[in-house]
Amino acid sequence: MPLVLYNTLTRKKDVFEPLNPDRVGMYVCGPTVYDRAHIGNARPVIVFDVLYRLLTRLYPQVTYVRNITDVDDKINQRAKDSGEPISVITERTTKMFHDDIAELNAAPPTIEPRATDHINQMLTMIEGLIAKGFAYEAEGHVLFSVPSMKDYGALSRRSMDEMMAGARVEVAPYKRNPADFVLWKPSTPDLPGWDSPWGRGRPGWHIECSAMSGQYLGVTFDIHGGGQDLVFPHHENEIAQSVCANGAPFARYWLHNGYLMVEGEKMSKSLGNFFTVRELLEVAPGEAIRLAMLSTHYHQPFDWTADGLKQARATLDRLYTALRGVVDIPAAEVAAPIEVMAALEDDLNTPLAISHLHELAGKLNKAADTAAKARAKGLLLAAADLLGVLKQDPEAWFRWQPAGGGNGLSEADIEAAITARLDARKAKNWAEADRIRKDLAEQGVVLEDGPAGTSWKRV
RNA sequence: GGCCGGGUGGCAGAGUGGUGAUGCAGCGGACUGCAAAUCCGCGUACGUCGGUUCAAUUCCGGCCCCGGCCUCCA
Repeated sequence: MPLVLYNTLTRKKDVFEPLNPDRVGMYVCGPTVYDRAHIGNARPVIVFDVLYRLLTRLYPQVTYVRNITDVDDKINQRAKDSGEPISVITERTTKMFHDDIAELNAAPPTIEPRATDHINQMLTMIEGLIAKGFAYEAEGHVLFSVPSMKDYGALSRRSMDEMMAGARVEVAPYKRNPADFVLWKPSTPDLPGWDSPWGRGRPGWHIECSAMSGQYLGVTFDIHGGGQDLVFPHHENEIAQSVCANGAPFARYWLHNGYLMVEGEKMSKSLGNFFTVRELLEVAPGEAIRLAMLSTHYHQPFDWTADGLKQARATLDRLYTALRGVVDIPAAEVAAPIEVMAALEDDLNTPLAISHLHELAGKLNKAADTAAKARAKGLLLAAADLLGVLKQDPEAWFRWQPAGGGNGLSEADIEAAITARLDARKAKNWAEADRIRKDLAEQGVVLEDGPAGTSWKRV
């Protein structure tokens, strides 16, 4: 089955044909490091991690570039507010970002370039744009001249007229055209800045992605991803800069994940209804957060709810329960099941892939002999690996507790209670056995009697 | 106002021109000392009004509702 991807550029599902099948390139807009990652940041990280996993199974080499934006006015503001040096803020936030998404089983990208390490490339690009007549200097700024580009607006399907009509912000006086956007702007001494032909300044928002994608993937590359909120203006402007500077096409397939809502409402800081990834990791395992995210197709709006997280956890409980029964049986070395590959190759249909996970777990539960169990286990794990879940030992999964303790029952306490209950059961003292079980249940520990003895899990 | 995405059973959420999504919840059965887990079985659906068609939840159009974006910037 060929890989098809919904391409924002064409507004339909396109068969994916890489420029060079030996080396597929993907660029995804990464975080601006001024604050903890929230669930809105986590969605593209998880979605494109799944795409990356899929691509690595389809092509021999995949170069996945995800940038770190470490120069930005939000960072400057944060530094001004807290009095901390910018580098301290960006370093710390970058580390927290890495720590957070690692718990979501997101693989590191092949290359993670930082904007401040690529100022020279940006300057070169801006100089080229000026030389070709696509950009101009004005009052220490360098602006991209939108009317100079014929196809501007192709990605977001906006016409110049529309944008003029929609303009509701006071236009800076140095702009020749209200739609022109900043490539470079002057910095005051208290702000980060670099020497440039136009004086000391700093880059505009969009130029870094053009510069870094070009350096690591080439001027024309396969896939560019990000959140739907970036289609305009960010990605539109990236295209304008890159196409005009390079005289070549830019990204060929544009993928955008849908918006994020919380309990049915738009997620926003003013409503206060957003969660950081770290906050969620305090109350649920990373895999549950990840699976919850993947339970809605990436292109759809995603509604984050407490119930959704609970359901994702229940799903993983079911899958890990199946695996728990076969811990002693090595998984067969098998390729991911065809139906799971097919689901993901159809524009990353993760909800359908998850439904197949359930079917695979059912088959594992029903497998009669060791060979069948080994094969079913292998298939389930191979399928789950594509989605980046079921990566841990089942016992570890069932013993997960919130950071900072939880119910206070140690594993030794639990084992002791189980032993005591076993004695009661041997003596057919059902009242005592049930009392112990009930007591544990009230403290969040559920017992399950099976042929191989009693197992337990925290809920 | 312009542009875009969406409205599926109690809930979440795929998909399809004519049979089954899947999971959770619910109901019945097997298993169990009783449970839990597991297995077997059951039920409920496609916003609305028209059109196309032998046949529409699926295609087309109107309407209603929901969500988002609309410039370098708070």
